[in-house]
Amino acid sequence: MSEQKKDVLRKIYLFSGVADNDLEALARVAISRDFPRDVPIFWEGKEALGFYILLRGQVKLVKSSWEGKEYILRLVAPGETMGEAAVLAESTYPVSAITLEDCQTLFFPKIDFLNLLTSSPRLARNMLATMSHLLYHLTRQLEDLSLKEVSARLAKYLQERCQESHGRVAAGLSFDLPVTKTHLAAYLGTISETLSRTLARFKALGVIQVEKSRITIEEPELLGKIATGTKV
Amino acid sequence: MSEQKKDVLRKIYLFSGVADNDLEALARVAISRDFPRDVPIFWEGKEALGFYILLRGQVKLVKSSWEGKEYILRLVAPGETMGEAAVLAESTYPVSAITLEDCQTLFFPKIDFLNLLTSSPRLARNMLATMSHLLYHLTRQLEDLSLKEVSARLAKYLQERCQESHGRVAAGLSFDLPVTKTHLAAYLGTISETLSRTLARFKALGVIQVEKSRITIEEPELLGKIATGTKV
DNA sequence: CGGCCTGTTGATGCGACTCAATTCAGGTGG
DNA sequence: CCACCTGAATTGAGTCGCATCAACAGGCCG
Repeated sequence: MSEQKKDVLRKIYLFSGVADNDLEALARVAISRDFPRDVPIFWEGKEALGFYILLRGQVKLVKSSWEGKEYILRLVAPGETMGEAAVLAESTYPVSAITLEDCQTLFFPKIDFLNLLTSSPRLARNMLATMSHLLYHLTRQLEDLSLKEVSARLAKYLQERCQESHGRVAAGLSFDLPVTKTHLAAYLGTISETLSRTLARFKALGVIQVEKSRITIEEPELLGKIATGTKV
Repeated sequence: MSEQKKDVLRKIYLFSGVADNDLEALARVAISRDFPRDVPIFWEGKEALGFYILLRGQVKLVKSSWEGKEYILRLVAPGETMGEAAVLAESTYPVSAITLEDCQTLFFPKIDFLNLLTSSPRLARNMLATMSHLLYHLTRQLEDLSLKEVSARLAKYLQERCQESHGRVAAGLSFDLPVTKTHLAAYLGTISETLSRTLARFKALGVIQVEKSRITIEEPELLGKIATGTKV
């Protein structure tokens, strides 16, 4: 059982290069927790007793306003962590984590993890690197939200998805949106109607093709110009 | 000389509780760097060779668009760090750091610091805590920018400043804005004209008094309502 | 004094959110 | 197999917040 977990942990970025005995210790303290879709794993303001690693499924990290409008800060993919910042800051979760599908996670209790952090410099280094990347990511999101309009944010997002799928952005390449358009809208800091209109405009301009949730790049150059602020 | 630096370091949050010999090592690698006002300490995209601790002065961390419009992510106060994330992520600075006054800093070269990080668990823990707080901060900013309008963001900001100055928000309390209104506008993700109008509206409503850069709270309750989204 | 920066105020236009109606796809049950 | 329901996506019309452009006042300093 614990041996199984160890093999799972080995594949997680956060634990890469961690000494074998530390990995065993991690496996011992990790608790398997599964969730059905559309339920909260934790929520904003809840005391952070530990953090989660997502093994299977998809989770959204959201900030909700009092009237139900929500902004998606991050979509969590398998292998990534949730709630790590709250554990280190010894406080409450700053966001809510809601499952989008059936999910399988590992939970690491705060106390145990902090102890391990002290004993494994490599783990601490990885943790710092992970958080640096999150900072990077959030910084970029802030930039996008504050400086750009929806069309630019969408264009940039499409570029990134294409880059992720094919390693480059070029005419003819296609890929699927990993989430519903409503969720994508929340991630881009807008609403589904506006996203729908913007996609339609891109399509009318011949920049992309849209077939259900499948996007095909038609004019990568124009897409790039829109991403950097050119009005369309 | 190095002994002097050690005393300085002892007062920095990042180094609190760090063992004496580690502190000495830190003092040995730290390099004093001073800057006049209105110059960049580092800029977006520059290779991150280390990070800075601000000892005296004030610095803005900004994201700039290609046309010169800028968004202030953070105002750095003495004792705080700049560029820490880039060092851990082994990459380039994600933002630019511009001095607002004459500044005195300590520079920690990446290599040296990473070595010390491995040898001092306490330092690693502090670093993680620092970055957690930054994540928290950025998360809140994202929430503000995506969910609220300018008046709500300003109201929330005024509450925070009052809380910071007096430990509470109540009628009659006053405080100074720590930066020019133009900078504040950039920090709130808007422009000076809009900030000016919004302040004028608050004043007309009797929520606050404005005298130069001095703010006096008049109706804390209404201010709170505006901060949570009530239209005015 | 004249230039420069910060801040204020007014008029205007555009982007995007709101509200509302409609279509469509998928899933369920009779 | 079809009727029904639900949630997602689309489209239109109307409104509002705020950025833009422009003019101007006040303080500071050479």
